[in-house]
Amino acid sequence: MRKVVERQTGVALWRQIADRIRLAISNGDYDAAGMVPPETVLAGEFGVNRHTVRSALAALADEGLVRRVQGRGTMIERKERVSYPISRRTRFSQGLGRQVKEIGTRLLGHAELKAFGEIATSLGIAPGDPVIELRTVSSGDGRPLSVSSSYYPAARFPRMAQEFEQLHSVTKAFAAHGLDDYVRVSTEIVARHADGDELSMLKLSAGAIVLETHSINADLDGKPVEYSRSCFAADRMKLKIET
Amino acid sequence: MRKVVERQTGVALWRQIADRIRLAISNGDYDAAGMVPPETVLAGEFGVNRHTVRSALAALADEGLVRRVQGRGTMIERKERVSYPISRRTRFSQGLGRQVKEIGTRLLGHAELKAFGEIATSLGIAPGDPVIELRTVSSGDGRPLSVSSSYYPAARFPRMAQEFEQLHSVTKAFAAHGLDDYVRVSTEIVARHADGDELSMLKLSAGAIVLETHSINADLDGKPVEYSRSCFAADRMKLKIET
DNA sequence: TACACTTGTCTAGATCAATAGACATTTGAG
DNA sequence: CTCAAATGTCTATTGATCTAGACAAGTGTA
Repeated sequence: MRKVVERQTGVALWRQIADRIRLAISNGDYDAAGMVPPETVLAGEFGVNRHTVRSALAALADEGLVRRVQGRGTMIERKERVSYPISRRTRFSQGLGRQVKEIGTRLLGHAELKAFGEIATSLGIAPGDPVIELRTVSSGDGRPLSVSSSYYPAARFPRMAQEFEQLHSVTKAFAAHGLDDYVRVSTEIVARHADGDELSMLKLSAGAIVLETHSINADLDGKPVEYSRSCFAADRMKLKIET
Repeated sequence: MRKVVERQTGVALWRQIADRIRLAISNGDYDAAGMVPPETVLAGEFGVNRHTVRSALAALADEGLVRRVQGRGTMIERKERVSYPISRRTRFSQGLGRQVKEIGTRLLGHAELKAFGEIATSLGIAPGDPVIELRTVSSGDGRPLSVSSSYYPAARFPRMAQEFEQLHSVTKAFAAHGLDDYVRVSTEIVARHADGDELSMLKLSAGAIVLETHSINADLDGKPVEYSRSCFAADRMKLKIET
């Protein structure tokens, strides 16, 4: 089967091929052998030189997705993307469940600032009203999965940063402010290339793709309590919507 | 503000910059002036040569997103991404609503084949059971937005292809088989670079990103009636999940 | 008109991406 | 052991990408 790659697109052939092989691995296309086809075969399928395939495989090996052994071939080390569920009851740590052994959310920083534009309208507050911003990075089994900036109305949740720092959980920090339950009301998703900051924070092999979500959580009366912008490493994660 | 771009990543600088400007436009960052900053300013912000910025703007002009006028500057022509809503009642044509004036879904082809792997498990049928495949491309105001392959159990919906060809609607084709209502039960989302076929069918400036969704629709008893794989042009669409 | 500012075009050189071919090294099977 | 098959390394060459600088041409304002 001939697999098409495009030239002169601003995306190097080796990166296109790396993306395709990564997808094929997570689709289980190579499960029978447990390894990626030989370089010469791949070069034939994609219609490129063997060295170009080697660059692609080097990138995948760098990500820890495959392991290359001289004389044997290229073995698949890790298959699945982590599936991040999005539902009315989305809670970050619960959703990943058994997919990763150990989950960590690290607070990068926090600030109090005035809300404008999308932040104010999403939270349903007046422009200029104070909000608490939390910037976090979350990882599973040591690999960073997402970076987020979350915003909370300062009038209602004044101690958000301190509570989160102590409790390491948004749900518990809400509870400390007397909010026992909340639901996800909307999530918007776009895909784009990662920028420099995201590359370093997510430890991505640069040029990678991120899934950016803008989400709103509200209390049971429908009043927004959190507006959040998250970037997920697209080649490690998929989003699963349950409706 | 210094905006970071990464070198030697397999993604050309002009493409990274085009992605960032496209995002800034759709975020409304340039709404005050209604135009993109001058090339020299952008070159300074991104830390690259003016010619590199010109390549990025040329790509955006090619997409019809901006219009460049010598002496004046680079005007923004089109801002918003089309927002595709995903909910329990997801219907393709209804959701786009007022965002596009004219919606078209064209049948590329259909086939009857045996279901295996993800198709069979998603539809809850035995491996080898027959399914009807419909391949379609959907566009809004003449611009292609998505390509899809959808699968239906042939035992229950034997005339799916013919009905769809006549009625131009999955919902109506279901109704013709006696199914009056159905709901979306799950949607999985990944992001990746488009392959050659997708580039030509979606008329993308090559190297672009697609959002790939795998979705399951079921009847009111919970029995799956459709399994669908869709690819959305990521720089023209966002997905909006309502929960 | 004169001028500042913007995009358009051209040339030249440096760096990166991809091709081509040759050969070494390791592994597993016979 | 021998050999086929796979990955590793090297050199050389071509084409794409990016930088650098200079100047042309169009737009709007004073």
